[in-house]
Amino acid sequence: MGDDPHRPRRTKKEPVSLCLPMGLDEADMQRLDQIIGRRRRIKRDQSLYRMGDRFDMLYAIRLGHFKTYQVNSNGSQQITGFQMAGELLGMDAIGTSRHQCEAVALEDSEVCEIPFSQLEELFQDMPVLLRQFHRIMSKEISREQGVMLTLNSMSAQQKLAAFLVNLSSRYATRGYSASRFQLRMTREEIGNYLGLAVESVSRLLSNLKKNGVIDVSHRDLELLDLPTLRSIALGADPCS
Amino acid sequence: MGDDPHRPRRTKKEPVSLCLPMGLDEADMQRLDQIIGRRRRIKRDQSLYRMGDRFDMLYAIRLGHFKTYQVNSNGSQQITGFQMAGELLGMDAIGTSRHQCEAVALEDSEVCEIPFSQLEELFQDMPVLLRQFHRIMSKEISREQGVMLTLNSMSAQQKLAAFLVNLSSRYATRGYSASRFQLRMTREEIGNYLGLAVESVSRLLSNLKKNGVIDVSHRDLELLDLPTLRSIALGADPCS
DNA sequence: CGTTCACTTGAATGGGATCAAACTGTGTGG
DNA sequence: CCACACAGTTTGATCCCATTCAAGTGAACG
Repeated sequence: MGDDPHRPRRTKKEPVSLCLPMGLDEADMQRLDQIIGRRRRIKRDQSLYRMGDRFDMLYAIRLGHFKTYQVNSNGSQQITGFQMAGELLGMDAIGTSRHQCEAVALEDSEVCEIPFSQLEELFQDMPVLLRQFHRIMSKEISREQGVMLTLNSMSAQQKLAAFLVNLSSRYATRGYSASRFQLRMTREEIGNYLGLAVESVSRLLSNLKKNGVIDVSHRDLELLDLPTLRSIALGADPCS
Repeated sequence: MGDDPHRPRRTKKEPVSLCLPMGLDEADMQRLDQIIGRRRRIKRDQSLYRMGDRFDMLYAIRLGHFKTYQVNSNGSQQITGFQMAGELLGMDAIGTSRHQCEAVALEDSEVCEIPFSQLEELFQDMPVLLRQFHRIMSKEISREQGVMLTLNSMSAQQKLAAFLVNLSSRYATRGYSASRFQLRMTREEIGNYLGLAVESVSRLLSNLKKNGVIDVSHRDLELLDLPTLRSIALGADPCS
């Protein structure tokens, strides 16, 4: 699969998270930068926060990947999402002041702490920042609705295709290759997230590979035919 | 099933939607009231907004019930949620300035229009209102994550039980009976939402009734054994 | 070099979908 | 008033996809 496809294409300097400061002028940008707290390194399998932890920080992922999951009353855990560099972590906790899920690093990662109370103070002076923040939260809502809800009524193949397409487009918007990346999570984690058995995930990946839609070897993934993958996600062409 | 269980127990006057003005003082309350636009009546099966419509209003449901759904590229529609009086509608659109889904009244209903730009102006002066708004959006995120994502890996029986428990608790927080209410949606709509066939929904309801967990006749529903229903939702006791 | 963890592949089972048919309440028009 | 149409619902029989159980492969690491 060749050299690392994970180097961003973008060269522009980014003082903070990809999305939050969009549309801010220099002065505002600096004010935002000032409240961005210390960087924190999270080693693989360490948790950034746990369920029930008091909420006072949002986290901008600088480097690496995370998963978030809830633990049901019966003890089983349900992965609620995978987050990548450039995304914001912790918004689910704003409602209750307590974290609703646990965030664990899938690899050695790095985040910036954003004290939420200070962010709220900035909102009072910087409508543009507030608007951008609302935009992000709103997108989070439709992401769940759009991607996740429809999973419910999808076949296993559709689910997996939709998952890959979703990853692809998120990498793309962050300046990485849309067609070539590493899966940072295990097959089991994918299965847990999508509501599939590990074996099904494995079988489906093999099948897509056999049909020339993707190439996959361990965690290395290449989307050979994104249009077809998209159409599979939409329910067409079971691809034999 | 006797007389209407849908009269709220609460007697306190509520100038606007249940949740938004929580914690505001009288003066702020009045300012909020002033931007609440005209009431709009939506007859059954009419849509409040359609996919792609420009977003400039949030809607507080005063009366009635709605469903929201997306139309997939393949033409099929996927119900993304059911909303009841006291809930806020339209937040998914903030991110893109376009509505991501269509909202249709399940019965003759009434909403208040809340011009979002004016709400944003209020945010600048009223941190408490802003905080409350963030709380609602955040809850919306965890609702999706919590309820919907876990649906994915649930059995049909669990899904339906979880759905009923969810409705129950939402009615409860809004002052209605937690154990007795009408289903405002068809079996087909429930099935669409949960990713089940109509026949399955019907069968499962019959089964729960046979086992004395619920009583159901047409749209009239009574939850006879809420604890058991909860435990079914969590994956215990398949109830024969 | 052997243990371990993640993954793959095969065969059998079962839950929910699908197909088919009957039933119910509601509204409509004669 | 009844006859009819119709949409929503229920119930039964069959089928199929995804899970489960089981076994095996392969890379990573001490």
